[in-house]
Amino acid sequence: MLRISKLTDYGTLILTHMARDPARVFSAAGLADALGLGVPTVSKVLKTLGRGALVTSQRGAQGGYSLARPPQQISVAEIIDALEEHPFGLTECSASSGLCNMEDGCRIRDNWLRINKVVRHALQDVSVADMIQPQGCGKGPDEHLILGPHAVATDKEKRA
Amino acid sequence: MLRISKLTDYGTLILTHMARDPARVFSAAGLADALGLGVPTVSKVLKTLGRGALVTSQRGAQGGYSLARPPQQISVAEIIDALEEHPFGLTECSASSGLCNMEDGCRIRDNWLRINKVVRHALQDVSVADMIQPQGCGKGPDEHLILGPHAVATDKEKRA
DNA sequence: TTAAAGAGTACGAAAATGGTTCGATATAGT
DNA sequence: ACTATATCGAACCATTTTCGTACTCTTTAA
Repeated sequence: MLRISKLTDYGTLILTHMARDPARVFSAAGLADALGLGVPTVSKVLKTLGRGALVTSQRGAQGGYSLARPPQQISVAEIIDALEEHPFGLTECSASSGLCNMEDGCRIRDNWLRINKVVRHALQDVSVADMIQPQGCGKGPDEHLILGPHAVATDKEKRA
Repeated sequence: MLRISKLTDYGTLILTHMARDPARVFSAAGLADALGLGVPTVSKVLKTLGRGALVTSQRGAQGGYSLARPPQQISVAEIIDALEEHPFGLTECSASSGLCNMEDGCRIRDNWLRINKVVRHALQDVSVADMIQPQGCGKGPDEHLILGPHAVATDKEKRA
């Protein structure tokens, strides 16, 4: 359905929340409480993020999780890579090759690969640090786009 | 999973195949045979595409489906709109509003909306006509796609 | 030694998806 | 008018994926 899973959504929430105090160590329970999520769910997401080297964990009493890198260096694409099951790709044959029933003569595949690149690039250009910055409401160069009434056009150039 | 459904994938296959002979009327059975798909599946996809005004149908003997518009005017984004269930959006709260448990103070939503726009734009910039063009032909839609008028500022500091 | 906190596994419910079937309706050709 | 052809529309079921939770084990600070 062209949608990220809820776990991935939670991952962005968690990382965004942590990015507001990048040096602090957060416990899974504290994050769950702050974000209104279940502790096991948060724990699961954090563990997976740890495998993706986006957070580091400290076990034992007074332990917890903290960001592995400055929030400017954590992109949305990396969160998706860490939390989504399959390799990145909008279609089956563009994520892994050798599965299509027609294979050759399928020029569609090349075009999907190109579309993938563009989408992925868009995701790589947004960092967790960007996500916590309030967006200018309703002004920007891309106002003529399709998506919903709440579409907020913003300039990524406000990052520095 | 950040992936389109197979039905949507079939939709692009079908429309792409039809775009090679834009004026012709195709029967569902003929398309299914040409593409190696089941007839009921193709029929279902075509019916849905008809609801999205991407193809027109002619009932009765010698009937079938034909493209509603020139292939240059049918974008991948429209195919997704027609075949995917939910409104376009990478996250729940960016597709429809009023569902998030935190709602206010959730600046993430604005950023997801922005990401959505970029992704959607990438999808809108690719037409069915583009999909049947072989890749390496010099002025292929590659540059147009990546360096398009609304492309993201691609080069920031490269992380990852 | 004790308690806090992460690690890992496993499970059940729910939802999405993919594919099919059946009957109804419309049209072309005889 | 009759019939073969072909779409239309809705309903149905099996499979897969996803979501959330629970339970147990390991690590480590106080």
